[in-house]
Amino acid sequence: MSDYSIGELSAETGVKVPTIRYYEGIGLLPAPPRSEGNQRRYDASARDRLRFIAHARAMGFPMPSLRAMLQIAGHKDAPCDDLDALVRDRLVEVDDRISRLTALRAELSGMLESHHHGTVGECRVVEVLSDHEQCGCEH
Amino acid sequence: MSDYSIGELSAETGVKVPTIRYYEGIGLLPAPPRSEGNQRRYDASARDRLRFIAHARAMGFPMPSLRAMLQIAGHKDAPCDDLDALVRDRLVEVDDRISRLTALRAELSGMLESHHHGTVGECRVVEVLSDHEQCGCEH
DNA sequence: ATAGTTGCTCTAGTCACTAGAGGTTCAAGC
DNA sequence: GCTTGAACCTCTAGTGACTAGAGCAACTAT
Repeated sequence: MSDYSIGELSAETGVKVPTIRYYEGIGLLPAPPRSEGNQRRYDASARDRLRFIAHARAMGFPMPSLRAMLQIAGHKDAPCDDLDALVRDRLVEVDDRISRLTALRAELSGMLESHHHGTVGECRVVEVLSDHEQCGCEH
Repeated sequence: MSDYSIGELSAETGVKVPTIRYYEGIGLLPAPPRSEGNQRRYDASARDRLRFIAHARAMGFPMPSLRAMLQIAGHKDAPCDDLDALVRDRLVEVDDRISRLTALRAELSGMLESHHHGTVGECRVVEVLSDHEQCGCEH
């Protein structure tokens, strides 16, 4: 019953077919058994693993952390401090990114407010983009 | 006085030397005049343009918008509504990104809070990553 | 049985750079 | 003027994470 073709697995997980094959190629997914006619047949555990991958990627975990997490997730009886640490790292990154994006947001909306209907020559957008000093934030 | 070698331009703008040449190759920067010995010589306007590019990239503008902005910035007497529109688009993107990252942040910190020192087998991090339904947000 | 979809492998392309090879030119010190 | 070492030149190829296409095989529905 829980036996998927690659297309079904794709539909189930939202990961595109070529991407699934790519993941197999780089060793993120184990090579599944094949049908008589050499087509991939996946089971529920492959589906779960792919969901794990897809979700972690969607959350912005970089590929190396992902590999590490999969490794760790395989050892069901190990303590999960290491997993914890990866999540914590990612959390710090996300916080950082949020604050930088917030500064950027302020910069962009400031640009929009401070110039009303002039010409490009006298446009603050151009100025701000040309001169980093004016934007008052550091990227 | 305002006459730079590629290395000086790089130091001045923070854009790496090969990247400057790359930008020239893809037509983001005009090909500058050369010295007797065929080395690139940049002037202040090239420096400004590169700063514009670097800053816009740092702010996350995609390459196509960048090209459009450079185009527009070239027409000093045109109205800057188009430029405005690009900035506004980017602002919407940034807002969107911030809200998605904020949701992600909540998810990550929820993962950390809800599991204290078990083993990987019973770890919520693994569960949450495996099952998207549990995270209550959509990426 | 046949048509149409889905699957297979393999190669090559994408984007925005980055790295390296192999050679030339410049700037400084003697 | 000469030498040395850094900076420059072009060109090719590599990166990561996919994506697209060619050319062919297998599965599914009628």
